[in-house]
Order: sequence, then C-alpha cells, then structure tokens
Amino acid sequence: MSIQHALLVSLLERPSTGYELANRFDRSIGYFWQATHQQIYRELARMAKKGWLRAEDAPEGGKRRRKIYHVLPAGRSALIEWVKTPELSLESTRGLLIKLRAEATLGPLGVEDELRELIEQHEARLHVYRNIERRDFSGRPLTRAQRLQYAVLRSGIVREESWLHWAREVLPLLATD
Amino acid sequence: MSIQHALLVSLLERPSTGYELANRFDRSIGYFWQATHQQIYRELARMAKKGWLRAEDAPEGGKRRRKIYHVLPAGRSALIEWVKTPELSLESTRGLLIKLRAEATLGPLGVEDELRELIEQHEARLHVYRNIERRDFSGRPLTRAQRLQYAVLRSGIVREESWLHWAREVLPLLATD
DNA sequence: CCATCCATGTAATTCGTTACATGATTAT
DNA sequence: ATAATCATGTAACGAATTACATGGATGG
Repeated sequence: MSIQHALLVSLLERPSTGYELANRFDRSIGYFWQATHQQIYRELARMAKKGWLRAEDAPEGGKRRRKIYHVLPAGRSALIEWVKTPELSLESTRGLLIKLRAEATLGPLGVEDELRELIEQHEARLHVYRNIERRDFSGRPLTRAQRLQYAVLRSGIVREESWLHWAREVLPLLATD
Repeated sequence: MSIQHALLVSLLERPSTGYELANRFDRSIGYFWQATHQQIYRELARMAKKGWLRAEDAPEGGKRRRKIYHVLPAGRSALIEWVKTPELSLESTRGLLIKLRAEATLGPLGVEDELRELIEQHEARLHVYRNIERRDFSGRPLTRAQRLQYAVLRSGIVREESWLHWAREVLPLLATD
C-alpha cells in the first residue's frame, strides 16, 4: 500500500507526469526503492479514482498527451494519517524513509516515536544474531564452510548495526521543539 | 525463482519436511529472507514435479503424514548451474547470500567473480550518492526539511558503505587456492 | 530520415499474502 | 479433555514482473 504514499510525497514536492515519476521516482525515494512505470501508472490511476489526485490533462500547446498529477486535499489527509500511524514491523524501514520524506515537506507528524520503537526492535534482533555468533562462530578455528556460513550471519549483523547507527543519528533531527 | 534455490541449499544441508523448512527456512537464510509455508509447499511441489526433489513419505512408525524432501542429482545440478551464473543487478544481494551458503556446502563455484563485480557496482552507486551529498547538503547550514532529506540520502550511503565493508571482508574467504 | 526520448497504457503470468480447512501427535 | 504443536494442503486475491503496443517530439 505504501507505494501510493511514496507517490503522494513525490507529487507534493512537485506535480509530475507518470513518466517523470517512473524515471526519478523522486530523487530521494529512488535511493532505496525503484518502481516500474506499470506500477506507477496503476497506482496513479487508483489514487485519481479515489479522489486523492487530480489529473491535469496538459498538452501545453503541443499535442503530446500528458497528465500532470496534483495532490488533492483528500490525498494529503490520507498521507498525513498514514504517517501518523506507526508500523512496527522490522520490514517497515522503507515506509519509515517515506515518512521522513513526508515530515520534510509536511512538518512534524510524530515519526519520532515510531523510530524509537523500531530501534528497540532492531536492537533485539541484533542481540539474537550476536548470541548465535557467540555460540556458533567464536573461540575456535573455523572451516571454509563455517567461515562462509558465518559470513551470511555477518551480513545480518552489519546490516543491523549500520541501520542502528543511522537511526540514532536521525533521532535528534525529529525532536519537535 | 531463487526461492527454489534457497530451498535446495537448505535441503542439501539437511533433508526436511516442508513444515520444518517453513519454521526455520534454514537458520541462516531466515536472517534475511522469510517465506510463508504456502510459498514453501508450492515450490517444493513444483521442484518435485520437475524431478529436482524426491518426497520420501515417512510416517516413521506413527501415522502422521509427513514428506521428507531430498535433493536429487537434477536439483543439485540446477543449483550448481544457478550459482555459476552471475547475476549483476544491484538488487541481487539476497541471491548472493544464498550462493555463499551454497558454496559452503558444495565447494568453490566461482561466486568470487560475481562478488567482485557487485562490489564495483555498489562503489559506483556510492559515488553517485556522495556526489549528491556534496552538491546538495554540504558547506552550508540546513533547514529542518533539508536535514530530513539528507537523512534519507544518508541511509543509502550508510547502507552502501556497510555492504561494501562486508563484501570486502568476504572476498578473501572465497579465494580459490 | 532515423534513433532516442517522452508518454501512456493493456495483457498475461507469476509471486506473495491471507483465509480457510483438515487431521494427527504431544503436553498439560 | 483440550490446547498447543506438527504437518499439509486448497482457494482467492492482490501485487509485481514482463511482454507487447502505440504514437508524438526532439536531436543529429
């Protein structure tokens, strides 16, 4: 569902055609999420149907058909409501980044609390990994096979650690004062 | 398609029932990939149909129906072929981890080259991010909105850096000598 | 004039998720 | 007894991927 919210944020920043969104999918969101043009056209059509967007048919002098999508108040409200609703699964990082982006354009909406709780969950997962590391891969020489298995676990540890590092940097930016 | 390969690796390590695979999905693969039991049963059935797996009907004394899946030579070959075929998209990290796991059980299969090329691609992407950082977010005080936008970019930078750090640690483990 | 880019879409297939359903075994 | 766990599946739906298709505008 949150591809729609990603598109709403992009369109709030700048009304665009589907094609433009497909190419950049916003310079920021594209850093961690790419969507195909079919996905984007589908979701734009759905949001237009729901009354979240207005499609301005703008052949601007020329005859090339292009629709510039603008966010309507209903879309804006839907986005704000979504940002305010915490998602607390470990897989909600993508959504969180979109929420940050939304806070950048819409002002403080309470993402701080969600981030705080996500940090706790990632810490817990890191601890689980660390325990497996201690139990299975420390204190004795490892075979080639074991070193490779360890490398897979390491990828999880490194991912969690760097995410936590990032999240703790971001937290003070969200402080509402 | 590579959920099948993930299952093949798990089953090579230990023949199991679908239920068992669904719960652990291998202690290692589950760190970065979770699959539902429906997905797993579906893929197991498909692979059995293709002749990659043999389903040993083993009610082991009791009457509870359970199928223990074993990898057949055709499945093993298919896995080896997949591991040997480089995927060079930036989104192929999941697959790469499964390939590492496969190398752990099957011996050197040339994943080193694939990793080397992936490192180059991630380095290139990191450079792109670094350039945006320099151009848009350095050398002047930032507004709250800009700091949040920067945080989103930072998440990409941190992710790439930590991945590269991990990958460079893994590379020597794959050296075939 | 021809290639590339801009721009939008339909259709088919596959994949992932959720709900529903069944039944045996084990632990309390 | 009965609740939890083991174990396997079907069905429906929605999402994502890929292929196919069209046509105007722009640049060389």
